[in-house]
Amino acid sequence: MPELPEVETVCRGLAPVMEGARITRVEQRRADLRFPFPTDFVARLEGQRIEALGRRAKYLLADLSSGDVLVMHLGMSGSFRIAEAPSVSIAAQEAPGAFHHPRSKNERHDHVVLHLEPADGVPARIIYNDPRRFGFMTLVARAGLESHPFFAHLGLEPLGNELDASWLAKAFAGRTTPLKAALLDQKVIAGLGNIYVCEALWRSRLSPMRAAGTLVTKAGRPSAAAGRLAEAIRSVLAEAVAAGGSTLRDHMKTDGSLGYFQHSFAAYDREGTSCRHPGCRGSIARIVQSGRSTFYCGVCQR
DNA sequence: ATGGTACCCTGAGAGC
DNA sequence: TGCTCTCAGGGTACCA
Repeated sequence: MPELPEVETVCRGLAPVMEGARITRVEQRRADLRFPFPTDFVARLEGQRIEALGRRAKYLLADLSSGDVLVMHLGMSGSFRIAEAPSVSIAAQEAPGAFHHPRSKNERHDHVVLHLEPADGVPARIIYNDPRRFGFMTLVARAGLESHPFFAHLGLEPLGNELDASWLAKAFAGRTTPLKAALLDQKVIAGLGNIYVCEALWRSRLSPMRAAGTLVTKAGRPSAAAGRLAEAIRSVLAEAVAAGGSTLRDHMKTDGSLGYFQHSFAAYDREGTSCRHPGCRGSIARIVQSGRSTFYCGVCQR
């Protein structure tokens, strides 16, 4: 599920419920996800007010009144959903220390539940579900967030104002790595994943195998290709955010509704279909780069 | 330094 | 129906 547009969609869905609310109780149902939870995870959350919810790259960040930041990453299969506060009887059944009985198969993967008491409005629960457990949560002091290993080396936010032809050409200068790998590198641009890299390369008619350092003219200026790529990255991400992200397999948004940008894919998961660029007679091929599928048109992407 | 590969984990879908 | 195999949106440790 989660590349930048999906995480942004989740952030926008959670913010109205989480911002300003107090965390009254936390159910942490296992000791680890991708990484172990901090040993004092629950204690540092309970009683805190959530002052703001934001996103950096593919991370969700909840600023707490204590000065901690709750850092959340969805990995491959993580999702949040918003539910009503439990009834009194269920609350009793799920009292601290009580064994949690999953009522459905998917519920086995509800790993964290935040019980929230909003300043005004009705109490709610925020439920984190993650079958593959590649996601994680941790707590980091606000003051040290930028220097934390998760964030110290993160690259540019692609929807900010800096991403343009000259920035891209400079960032990729001298690099022989394929464009596909360079765009997936979170240290350069933060937030792109496999889907949107494929889509951006298709839109800009650039081969995923092309060396990243070739986006310059002989005179050393950013090439037209660099401009197309920067624009393609911005446009595909902006359109995907507007569509509520892409929904593969099951669920997506926090209210259970689905993003619909997957219907706009031109390359990703379209192996064998004809290229949608006007006048192009090619079709979409699938290759493997860095262990992941790349979808592209070998005719018009050069 | 840079670039590939294996791996963490579970579930879905294809093919037999 | 059920088995086996492949693949999946991310990121990191380790190798050449």
